[in-house]
Amino acid sequence: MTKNRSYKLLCPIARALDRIGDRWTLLILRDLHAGPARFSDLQRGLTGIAANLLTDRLAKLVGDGLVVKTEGAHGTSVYELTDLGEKTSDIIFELAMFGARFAPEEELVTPGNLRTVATTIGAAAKRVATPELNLDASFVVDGEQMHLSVHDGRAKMIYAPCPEPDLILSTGYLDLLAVSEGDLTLDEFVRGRCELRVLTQEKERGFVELMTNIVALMNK
Amino acid sequence: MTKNRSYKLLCPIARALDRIGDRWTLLILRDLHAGPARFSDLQRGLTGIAANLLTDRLAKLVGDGLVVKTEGAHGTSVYELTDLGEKTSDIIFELAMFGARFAPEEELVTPGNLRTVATTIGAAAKRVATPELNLDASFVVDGEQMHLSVHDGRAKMIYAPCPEPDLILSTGYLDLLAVSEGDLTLDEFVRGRCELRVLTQEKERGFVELMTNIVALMNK
DNA sequence: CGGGATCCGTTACGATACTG
DNA sequence: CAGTATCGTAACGGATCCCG
Repeated sequence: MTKNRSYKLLCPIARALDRIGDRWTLLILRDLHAGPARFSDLQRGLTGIAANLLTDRLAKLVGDGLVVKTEGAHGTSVYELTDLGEKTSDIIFELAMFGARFAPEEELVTPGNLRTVATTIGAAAKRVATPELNLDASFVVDGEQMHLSVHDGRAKMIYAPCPEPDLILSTGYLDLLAVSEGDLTLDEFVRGRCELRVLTQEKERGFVELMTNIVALMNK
Repeated sequence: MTKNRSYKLLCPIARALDRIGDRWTLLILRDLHAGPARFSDLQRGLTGIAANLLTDRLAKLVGDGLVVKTEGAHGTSVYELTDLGEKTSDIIFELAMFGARFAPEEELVTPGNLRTVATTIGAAAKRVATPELNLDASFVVDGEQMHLSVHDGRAKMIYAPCPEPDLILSTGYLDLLAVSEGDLTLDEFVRGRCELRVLTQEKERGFVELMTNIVALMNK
């Protein structure tokens, strides 16, 4: 494990960066915000990260108490955010908001999984969720399933199938990314770029309202 | 100038990190949020940064449009945030909020200037400023002056003297940092850790309210 | 003296190969 | 599947030097 190159400055920002400022670390957290993941899940999502770096970063995150490593089903190891690690949600959301200001350049690679979209939308949903709203929606993106749950004013978007969805929204990765970055209005998205199936009628109104607020927040 | 090690991922967070994710970059932005600065101002604030790294980072920030380099008074060069660069304020604020959760460790160095506190408090003030509030306050911290201005719902804290203050608050670096990190309540701070001189009577109420909201936000 | 540029030893990164 | 080991390359950090 590589040595910790700390800033050693008496400043809260430097202290934060000492924990999460290393290369790849924030992207690992990004993926973990979409739910627990195995080593290989992370390696696939972070196209190109070297195995030893992923090992290093995870060890440091575990050491700092942002991540826990647990035993999965068949002796597999699973990494998961701690409560402290969850607190990075707002940082990641602000980074996504800022990054959305820049157009993609150069040869861009589609991530190996869709955790990035789940995290971006999930973080926005956290901010606009109201206590009155209760629903579970299934997002089917290029065939992969994500689960948006909103209950008691708390929202999250997990990269896993939704057992009992109230709504099912099917769309493509690029379109969802465009909406989540504010490059596509919700209107444009709804007419033609996605398909919405409502299973629980009374949930539709709240869902549309939530999506509207998410898009509005993104374009702020 | 060192090559740009881009993530090349189709994800807004990765795009943000491609601009501001390098070591030192966010700390440079932190200092610039406290107002324009010369090369040596930055070098002093970022205790220990190598000159070539500061040169590199500034060049990249200028290239990406987050910073402009202008000619100062006597042929000196001055670095300043662009409108785009100002947009990093929320990221930096969230980092400060997160970093405040960790206690200082190891041999910690007091930064060479007080831009870090100015930025932290200024970013918080931006979020709690209301349109009705109009005031200019001088913060005198260990003898150095900062200027908190709140007008038309927009606040900022600049590391420079305040020409016509409505209030003057004198305190020490460690105490102000403690308040800004939520380690000290406003009550404790006001009774004994600072001295407030009110020059414009009708501004006092609004100022106290502002400070209360800032501290509340920090402890959220 | 401010504002860097250049040089050089050290450390981290990144790719590939390999192992339990 | 979940890493470890190795190794060339790139970035960092400290110092020194340069120029107006």
